[in-house]
Amino acid sequence: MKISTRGRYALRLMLDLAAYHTGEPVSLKDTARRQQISDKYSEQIISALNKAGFVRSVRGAQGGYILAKKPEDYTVGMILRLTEGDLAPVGCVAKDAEPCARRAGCVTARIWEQMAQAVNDVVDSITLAQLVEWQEESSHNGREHYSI
Amino acid sequence: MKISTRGRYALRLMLDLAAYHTGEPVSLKDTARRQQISDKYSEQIISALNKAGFVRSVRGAQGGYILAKKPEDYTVGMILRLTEGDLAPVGCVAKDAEPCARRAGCVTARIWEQMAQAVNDVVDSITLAQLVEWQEESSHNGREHYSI
DNA sequence: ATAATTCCTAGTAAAACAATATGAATGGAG
DNA sequence: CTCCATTCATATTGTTTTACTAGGAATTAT
Repeated sequence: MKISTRGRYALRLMLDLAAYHTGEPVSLKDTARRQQISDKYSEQIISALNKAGFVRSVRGAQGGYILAKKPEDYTVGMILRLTEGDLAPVGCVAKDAEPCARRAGCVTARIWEQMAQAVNDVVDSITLAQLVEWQEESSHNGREHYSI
Repeated sequence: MKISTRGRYALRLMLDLAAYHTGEPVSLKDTARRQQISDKYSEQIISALNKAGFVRSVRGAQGGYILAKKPEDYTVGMILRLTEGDLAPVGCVAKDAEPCARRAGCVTARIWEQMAQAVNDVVDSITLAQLVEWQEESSHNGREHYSI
């Protein structure tokens, strides 16, 4: 029941891009260093975000990445589902699941459905803009502004 | 973000013991066959449930396992946390987590806390008795009474 | 031209997962 | 007292996933 580094890092990369959202591309090297994620691993992750159209890339020197949309247009759920896959706790209640023969009489499936619903409700209720706001609040309180 | 077979099987084994809760021990072989789980794997899992005192074992011929308490005394959460560990989506917000240096300014931790809360709320609100009831309802509707 | 950057594919060590395998210990039935 | 169904304990195995690292090609501002 854990979220892997892939999903957590994707969220932090996106959060960093949101926090440094000036209109100019931000180099992945900078983002990765700020978030303390390895350059190469970051590349892999941002590549998925890029292919999904979540970020726009600018190649060549002085290039980097920019959020394709405004921070408030990204929910945590969008980012986690992209990088982690469906957040349902078992495959058979995932959105793209092939129908299971025993599904009709399966009582445990009800649990998994409720869990999936609860998780999705949480992650879909939080946007990048919200996270940036929280971060600014906590940095005004004199703490550093880093994430897990 | 998946629950492993270990946790799912543990739940089904407990559910089976709850459904066949007569006072007599039920042999694991029977339970495992009904739940379509391998004998040997079932042994490993029930061993953990036994050590935790969730079931009582009766050794020797005609032996088996019995729920230590009534079905309504077990929540799904108790069973899943025992077999899967803390259900928090990241280690640092788990109950037994060692404190993280960056925790104070970490905004993503808020997400993980909310997720953990949401998941625990769901699994702690459902008991084995409830599952048995659901199972009986659905079997009365002419379907088979199996779980995932 | 150079250097900084993104892009692409492959490889790899370690851990987790999902079991199997083997056999000892126990205790009821005959 | 013997047989055998059962629990108990530990070790082993094959597969998949995770979390990276490596190497280099393509692109572009300076």
